Amino acid sequence: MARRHWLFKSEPDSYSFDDLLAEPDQACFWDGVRNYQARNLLRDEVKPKDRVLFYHSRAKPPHVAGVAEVIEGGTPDWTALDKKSAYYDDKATREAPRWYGVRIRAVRKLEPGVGLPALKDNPALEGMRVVQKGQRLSVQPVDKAHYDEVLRMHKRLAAGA
DNA sequence: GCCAACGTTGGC
DNA sequence: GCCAACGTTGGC
Repeated sequence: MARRHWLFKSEPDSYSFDDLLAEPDQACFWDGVRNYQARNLLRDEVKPKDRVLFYHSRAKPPHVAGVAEVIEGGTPDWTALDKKSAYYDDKATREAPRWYGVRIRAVRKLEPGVGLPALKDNPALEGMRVVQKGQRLSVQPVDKAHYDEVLRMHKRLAAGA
C-alpha cells in the first residue's frame, strides 16, 4: 500500500517537536486523542511508514515544526484507563478500549517552521484542511501534493528565499 | 484572553 | 431523535 500523509496537531506548550526529539529513539506513542473522527483515522488508517507533518497549534504563529514517521499503527490508548491521566475516560475498558493511538518517530525538525500564514498564502495548498477556518480535527489526512509542497516551502525558507 | 466553530451531552 | 446547553479547540 502506498505511503500516506497526515498532519498531527500538538500544542507545543504540552508536547513539542523538540519533546519528541528528546525521547528515547526520538519516538513516542501519540496518545490523548479524544475525538471519534481522529480516533478512527488512528485506529484504521494511519499505518507504519506513513509520514506526518508535526504541527504546533496555538503557537505564534502556528506552524509545521517537523516531520515524523509512523512506526506502529493503531493500538489501544491505555491512558484512557488511567485515573491519574488527563486523558482518563470512565467509559473505556480493557475489553473495549475506546481510544487508540499510534507510535511515531521524528524524521527531522523543520527549522524554521512553516507558518500558517504562509500556508494560507500558498495557492498550491488550496483545500488543505489545516488552512480552513474552524478545522479542529487533530489528525488530518494530507494529500501527497500538499505534503510535498509544505516541504518545498520549508526548503525555500531554509535557503533564505 | 477572546470568542467563533465545532463536538458532545443529556433532558425531553 | 431533536436540539439547547455546555465544553473544547485553536486562530487571532
